[in-house]
Amino acid sequence: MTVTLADVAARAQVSPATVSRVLNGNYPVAASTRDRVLKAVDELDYVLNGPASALAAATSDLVGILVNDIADPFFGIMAGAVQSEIGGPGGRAGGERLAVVCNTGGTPERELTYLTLLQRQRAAAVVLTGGAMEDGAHQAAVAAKLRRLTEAGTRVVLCGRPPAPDTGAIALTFDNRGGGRELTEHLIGLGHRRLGYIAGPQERTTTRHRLEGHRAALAAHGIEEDPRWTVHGRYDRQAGYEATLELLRRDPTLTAVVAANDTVALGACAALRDSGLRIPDDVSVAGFDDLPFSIDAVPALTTVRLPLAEAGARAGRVAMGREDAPVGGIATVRGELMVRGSSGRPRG
Amino acid sequence: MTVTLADVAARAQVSPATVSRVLNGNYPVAASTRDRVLKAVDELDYVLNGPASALAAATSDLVGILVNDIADPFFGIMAGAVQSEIGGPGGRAGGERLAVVCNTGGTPERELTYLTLLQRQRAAAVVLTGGAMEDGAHQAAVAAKLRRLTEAGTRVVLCGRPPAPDTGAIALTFDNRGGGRELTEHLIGLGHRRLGYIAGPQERTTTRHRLEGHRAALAAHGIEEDPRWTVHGRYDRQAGYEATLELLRRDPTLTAVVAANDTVALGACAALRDSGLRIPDDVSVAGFDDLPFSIDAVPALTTVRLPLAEAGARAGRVAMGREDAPVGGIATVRGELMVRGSSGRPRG
DNA sequence: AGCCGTACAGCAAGCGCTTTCTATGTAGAA
DNA sequence: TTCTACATAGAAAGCGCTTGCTGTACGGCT
Repeated sequence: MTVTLADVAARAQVSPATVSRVLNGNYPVAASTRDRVLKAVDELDYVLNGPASALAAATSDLVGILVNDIADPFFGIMAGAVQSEIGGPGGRAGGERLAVVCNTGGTPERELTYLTLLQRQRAAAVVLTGGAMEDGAHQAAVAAKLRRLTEAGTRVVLCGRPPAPDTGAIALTFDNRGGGRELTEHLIGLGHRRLGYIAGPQERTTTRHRLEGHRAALAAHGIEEDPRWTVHGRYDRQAGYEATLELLRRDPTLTAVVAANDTVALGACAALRDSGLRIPDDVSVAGFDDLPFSIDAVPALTTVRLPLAEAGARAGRVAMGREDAPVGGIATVRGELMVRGSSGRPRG
Repeated sequence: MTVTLADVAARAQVSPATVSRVLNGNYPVAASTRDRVLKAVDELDYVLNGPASALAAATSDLVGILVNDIADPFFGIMAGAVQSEIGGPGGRAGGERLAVVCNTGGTPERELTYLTLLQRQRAAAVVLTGGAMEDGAHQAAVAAKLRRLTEAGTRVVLCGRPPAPDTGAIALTFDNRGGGRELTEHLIGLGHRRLGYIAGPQERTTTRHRLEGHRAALAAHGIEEDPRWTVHGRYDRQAGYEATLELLRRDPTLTAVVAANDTVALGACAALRDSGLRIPDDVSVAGFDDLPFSIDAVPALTTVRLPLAEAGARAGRVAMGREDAPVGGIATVRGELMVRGSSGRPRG
């Protein structure tokens, strides 16, 4: 069958304990012995049995990264950054860690399932990215799970997600509210008074915070919002397309459309174009996130840049204990307004 | 400390063996006993110890998905599809599997590292996506690793990657060559004779195959290729931008630019625009993959659609043993030419 | 010469689970 | 009633590794 530690030990003429110590490098071993062991390992093509090792040592080298939608670059960029900080030779000598990303699809059940699976694997750390669902029962269940994880010694980091109080989780939160507000204020500053808003799915913190920022800006400038100006939809292109048509139907006099994110904004642009409207001459468009493709839209998208890669990298380092957690366990990551061609003065 | 099987057994007044059997559901247990056990599990918030279980049963519920760049939707879409077929209640009753995606960053070392890590975890299956590096030594090393994995009972599936002979791996290969040829033939059919080509990184099967298809098309139509017409670069926007400028510098009379993929094509479009050239009036542009954003480019990108989600889903099912492997262990997945606004007749 | 400290190496006891084999109780068959 | 068969439950032997503790040998010290 497969080669075991004992086989290597036999071949190197040492005890299994010695082989283990050579492999882990955490105990003095004479150079000559080490060489003999490594030679045997090599010759037998020995690969450590992960489960056995994890069981005996009561630790694991698994690190989980939860994302809502792996096909969305928003998450891909963060996940990649987290992983790059974790994969390499990190904390302990030769401590290769298996950084794995899990796709929840944005559903509460899958999120909980993955959390349990990671708990079952005794993961060394878990990073949760992106907004959280706001379903009360689910939130409580996740919080309980996170607490259980941190209690068991798993480091939990939230990246781009609101803090989870009393769970021991460290949060790097995006300032979605502030970004949303800044964006809408930019539009208002250009002279817009009738602004459509394409919000993300209901019951999501990201959706709510961005919308709140938008409304705060309107309120601050004495603009009364028409309830018809807000439409909810998924975070994808098609939703943006359809929502824009709906918005146009409800109020053809809108001069700007603010989208929940860049992908949605792209759909909005397409709908506007297909409706014979020019951007930004007839209608201005704004997105959120500043994903790589946003600058290639024509005209280039006005949006709020979120430092996804930086935040992900930092989350990764914190998860590995390579960087101190922010004071209070909470840090707010701000976005930066990127004014580009898709926004301009309203017509007339 | 943490709750163990024995704790549950004690509370339910049964033996650990019985608890294990209830949890695995693979042995008859009286209904009343089962209820008692389940109740105890619930009350104690017991979570199975994955490593211990994997060790004792000599199996694992881990499935690995290797991708070159997780921030690239090309891989994200495939990975998501694979995962969706794996995550759910799959093969065995209650058989929750942990589908994890590993980001190799396109480097041979990380690919090998992850493969070893997965081997160490005794993964149930491994799916490798995207093109392979063509470094000889590395290829041999990967092949050896794959063989070792399949021999150990791990199912190995290649998705969008050329077959690996004699490794026991099942391959769902993209017809990059055919797609590349069809695309260039479309351009030739429009009247183009001077075509620039922005190839991907050297030493990658995807890069090579697409380029070969392109050249085959040229050859078939008696067009002699100027070596200056080909530039290599990374699979990202910036590389496309720079390569296009380089191409224009080398030969300003080019009437079309074929890019290695859509992302690169977007960069090409930007470079063309910044150079004051219109698409497709002055220069036609073509991409590859048909990623979601490609239809939103202005003008919309002519490209070859690869059924990423379908291929990924199929790979997932094959990996789970839920679908039979193709005959011979190799299936070719074809692309479909999508003619859109970015390609037109050459000027003059 | 006698002692002690140091540097290695091995023994053996688990880690928490699965699973084979065995034991027990009960129901139906003879 | 006695025997056999079946349905459950338990005992216990590992799965392959880690690690605390126990040697053993050797060099330097007094």
